Amino acid sequence: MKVSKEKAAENRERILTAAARLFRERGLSGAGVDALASAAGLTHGSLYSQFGSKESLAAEAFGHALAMGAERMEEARTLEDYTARYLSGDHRERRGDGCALAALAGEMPRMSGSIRHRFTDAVRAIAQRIARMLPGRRASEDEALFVLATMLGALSLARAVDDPDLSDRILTASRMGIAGRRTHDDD
Amino acid sequence: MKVSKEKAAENRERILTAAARLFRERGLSGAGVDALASAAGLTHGSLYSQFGSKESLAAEAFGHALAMGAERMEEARTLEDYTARYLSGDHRERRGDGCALAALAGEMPRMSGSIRHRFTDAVRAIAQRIARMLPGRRASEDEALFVLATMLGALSLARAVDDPDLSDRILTASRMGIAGRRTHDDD
DNA sequence: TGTACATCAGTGAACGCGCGTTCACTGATGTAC
DNA sequence: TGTACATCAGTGAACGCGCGTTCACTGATGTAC
Repeated sequence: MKVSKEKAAENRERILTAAARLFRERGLSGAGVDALASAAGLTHGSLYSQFGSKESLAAEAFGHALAMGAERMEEARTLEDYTARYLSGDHRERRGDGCALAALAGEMPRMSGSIRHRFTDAVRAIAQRIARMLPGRRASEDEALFVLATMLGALSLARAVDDPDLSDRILTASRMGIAGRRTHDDD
Repeated sequence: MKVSKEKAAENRERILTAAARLFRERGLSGAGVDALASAAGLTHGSLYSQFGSKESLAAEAFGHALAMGAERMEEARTLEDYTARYLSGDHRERRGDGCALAALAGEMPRMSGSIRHRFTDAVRAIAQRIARMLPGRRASEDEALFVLATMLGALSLARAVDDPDLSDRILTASRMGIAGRRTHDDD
């Protein structure tokens, strides 16, 4: 049956939020349309009314997840604060509402179109966000890419291994590695 | 029909090699048993004769891929050589026979049992391999984990973005970041 | 304001398809005599 | 060395199941008069 415009908009938002979580937990190909719809308390048909296909829902949900992540990290003022949040046990544990880049990077080589483009734009945006926190004037964008690569790799590895001690060591060692890097200004 | 012991062993090896490639290209859940079998020139039934289930084939193929990767990297004598090979455009392009850790890390949080255990052991082994190339005496194992996190994150990101220039910058910046890190010995 | 009707978000059955796995069968291999 | 037979790697049909998508339908909403 038809539903009010407000209710429909609210349903759309609920689908996006649930999908952003489920895609990060199970992967883009691992989350099925029935699971996505019922996680939002609806049936799969409503998903097609709202988004047309699983792929375009995935693209929008991915953007949703990235925006929520950026918002959460907004308050970090220093690189140390930023990496401490990103490379924390809490972030490692909460895959469903953590960094969408780390959760979905592995699937990107097999993706194309707007999902992969959103991923690429997010990498640039986050690198610029990090670059603003770096001391050096020269080459800080490239240095930010290095810092981002370390953060994403450390989080992925920490989530992948089945030994909690090793996982902790990966996070801590990577935080220290980033903090102790030699910048261009040292020369 | 029955087949000679040598032929059966050769078939097993051919399945493992094809599976090691296909799993890295399509992911553990993305590569289906029919595709795996026909990539080796056989039917899916032979795969069950040899391995019993997709999961145990995946575990063995993963080990196969890791062993081949370790062998290939054996000749690297310095960390610079090691990272230059790992963070090269060639490695980025050849997902099917590149680092199995980078190709499959994203799926590991949803895996369990022997596959995840093999992954964890491989992380430890590669970290020790890297530690042996580091100059410092103290804390070099933790530093090796940081270097490994950076390498894996940079390769994953470089493969994920759809902009070749950005991809190159990620690889180069991460190589430079690793080369220019401040070790404990600097203090 | 009240009535008639068009709209359209959401439902649920049905579609073709590929998934992982099972199993009866084949027939060359390898063994026992 | 030659014969009879058990073994078992590999084949291909079939299984139940979940996938993404389509579509006729429902009925409250929102609009036109």
